[in-house]
Amino acid sequence: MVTGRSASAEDYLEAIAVIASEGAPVKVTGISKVLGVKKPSVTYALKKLSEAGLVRHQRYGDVELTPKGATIAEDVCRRHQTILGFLVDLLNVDPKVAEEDACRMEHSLSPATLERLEKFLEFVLTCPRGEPEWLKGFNYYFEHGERDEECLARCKREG
Amino acid sequence: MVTGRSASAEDYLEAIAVIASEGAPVKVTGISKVLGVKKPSVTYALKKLSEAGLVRHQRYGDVELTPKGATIAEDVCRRHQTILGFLVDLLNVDPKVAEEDACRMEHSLSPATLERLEKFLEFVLTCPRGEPEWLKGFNYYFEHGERDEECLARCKREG
DNA sequence: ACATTTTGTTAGAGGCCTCTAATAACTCGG
DNA sequence: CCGAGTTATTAGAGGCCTCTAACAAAATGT
Repeated sequence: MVTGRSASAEDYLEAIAVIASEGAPVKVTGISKVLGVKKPSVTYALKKLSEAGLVRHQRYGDVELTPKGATIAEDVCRRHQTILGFLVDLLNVDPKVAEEDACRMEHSLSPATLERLEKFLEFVLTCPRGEPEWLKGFNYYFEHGERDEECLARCKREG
Repeated sequence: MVTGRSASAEDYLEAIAVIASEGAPVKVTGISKVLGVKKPSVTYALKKLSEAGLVRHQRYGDVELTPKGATIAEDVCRRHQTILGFLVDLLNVDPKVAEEDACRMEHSLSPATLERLEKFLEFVLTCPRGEPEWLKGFNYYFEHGERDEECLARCKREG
C-alpha cells in the first residue's frame, strides 16, 4: 500500500475526505462506520497511509489528509460522482444499486475514460433544450422493449 | 475463493473460456500467458476453482470449465464486451485503454446496471438510421469544447 | 477524582493471491 | 528407449487486508 493506490487505500482516503467535508473531526470510529470495517482494520490502514505520506495521524489523534492524500481523494470522489451520475441520470439505474456499483467501479476508471465520460454526461445533460428526447426514448425502450412513436417517427423522418 | 466470485477467480474463468473458444486445449501455460501471471499462480487458482466446482482439472491435465464455471465465465465475458462496446463505440475511448478498463470494470457491474447498459448501447447503436447525429455531436464537443453547428441549430429549432 | 463508557491500539491469526526456487512429470526427436 | 527440452507442481515466503481478543488511553458524568 506504500504506493497508496490499491482499491482499499482509495476507499479509506475517500471516506476520510467525505467525513472531513461534513465538517466533523475524522476519527477511527467514523471511518470504520463509513466503510463497514472493524476498527483495527482502520488503524492498520492509517498506519500504511501515514507511511505513504497520504495521511497525518498519531496515536489517539484525529486524522487529516496530506495535500498528496487530498489530491488522490478528490480524484476518487470525482470518479465516484461521475460514474454515479452516469448510472442514475442517464441509465436510470436504481440510486441504491448505482451507489454500490459506483463504489466498486470508481477504482477502475482510467483518466482517459474518466475524461470522456465526464464530457459525455455534460454534453447530454446540459443540452440547451434540457433532457434530450432520445433519453426519454431510451427509458421507454427499456420499459417496453421497442422504440416509442416519437422516436420511430423521427428515425423515419431523418433516416 | 470457494465462492468463486473474486475478481481473480473471474479473471481465470474468463481466460479459460477465451482460450477454449479459440479451439485450443486449455493448459496452464496458456492461462499464464493470457493473464500475465506465473505458472504456480495458475496451479494455485485451478486448485481453488476446482474445489469450488467451477473447473475440472487433474495433475498435468488439460483444463475444462464445469457448467457452473462456464455460466460464470459467460457472464464475465458479457460484462466485458458490454463495457468495451460502451467505451469504444460510444465514448470513443482508445481501444487499448478501453480494453484495460474493461478488464478491471467487468468485475464491478451489477446485473441491474449491466442490463440497462446493454439496452442503452442497443438503443443508441441500432437506431434505424445508423449512428445517431448526437453521437457525432458528442465527439465534436469532446474535441472542440463546444457544440457543433448542427447540434446548436437543432437545439434551437427544437428547444 | 474516580468509575464507567467510549474510543483506539496491539497482538496474532487467517484468507487471498502472487512470487521464486526446486522438483517432478510429460513429450518428442533420434 | 532415452535424454533434452518443455510443462506443471510443490514448497515456502511475503504482501495486503481483514478479523477477534485483549488491553490501553481518553472522555464523561456524577
